[in-house]
Amino acid sequence: MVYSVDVVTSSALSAQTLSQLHERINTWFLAHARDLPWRAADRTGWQVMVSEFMLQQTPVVRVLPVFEAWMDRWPTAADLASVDSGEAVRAWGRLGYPRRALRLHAAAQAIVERHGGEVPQHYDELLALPGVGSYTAAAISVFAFGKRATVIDTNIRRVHARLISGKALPNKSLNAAETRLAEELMPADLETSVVWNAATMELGALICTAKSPKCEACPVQDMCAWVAAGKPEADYVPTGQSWYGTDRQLRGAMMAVLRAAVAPIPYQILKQAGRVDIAIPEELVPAVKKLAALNPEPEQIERCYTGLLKDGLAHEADGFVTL
DNA sequence: AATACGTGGGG
DNA sequence: TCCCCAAGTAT
Repeated sequence: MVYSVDVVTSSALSAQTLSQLHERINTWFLAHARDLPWRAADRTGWQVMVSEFMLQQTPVVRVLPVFEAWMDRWPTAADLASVDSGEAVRAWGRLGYPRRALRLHAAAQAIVERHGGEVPQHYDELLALPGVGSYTAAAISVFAFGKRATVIDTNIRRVHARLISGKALPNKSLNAAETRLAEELMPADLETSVVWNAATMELGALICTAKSPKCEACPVQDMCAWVAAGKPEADYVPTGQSWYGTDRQLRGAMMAVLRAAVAPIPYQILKQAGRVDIAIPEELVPAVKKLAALNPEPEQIERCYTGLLKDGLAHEADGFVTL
């Protein structure tokens, strides 16, 4: 642990304003927080970890059912670690970004090997796990174990951008200034800081949303720099995620075929993007039709197919492919 | 720093 | 209907 000799440097906010922010947002959270399974009083580190992986870029409502099924099947890290990664990818279903399932599986194995099967509590240990970045490491240590860490996700960044910086949106990427601001806003008191992390994130998710924020319901509207400035537009236009015709779309269609399969399938089905003369197993027909409809170029098919193998999302043996 | 990486619900 | 994007990570 490195102890900085820096004293908390001059902030644009007075100590009084800061504590008022903490008080208002934390109080709002206690009254309005969603009742989510990974927030239950008896939650485990593993539950929090699984939820954080699933919530990376995926909305809560879609995570809920998959999370419940996942925990029923693999209530501990050791349970997941004991099965093949393909089982994890299949159970991941349509949450998207299936490599997260692979990384969660690898993280579970690392937890068994390095931490005796118990999800580690400290930021650095968590950060060393596959699929765990700065956000997830902080989130698990705070939400599961009540540690003091600065959680910075897209919701929190947006709340800070508006409330403190008076901007509609945070920077395109997390920078030193944003990180520094987030740390300055952190309550010194441990208990308060734990709630603050969750509360600020929840405020961003429910009230201070990206589009159509519900300012009339915001507990700190009268303290918001963005509101005070007349809610100016963002100084940049977020670049949309292209989709049609991309490798991601094709990979997704290939993965859908593999998930639908109940047994290894002839690799031609994927390598010819569904345009095959051989018989297609009944359960694969809908997914194969969607794949064929993309009508991809041979070069793209090859790139995506080998990419899935390379990523470990698909496995080929004796002319057959499986998860 | 910019880009790749899935998916489906809501406006 | 079509576009946007939701608790990020790895390279």
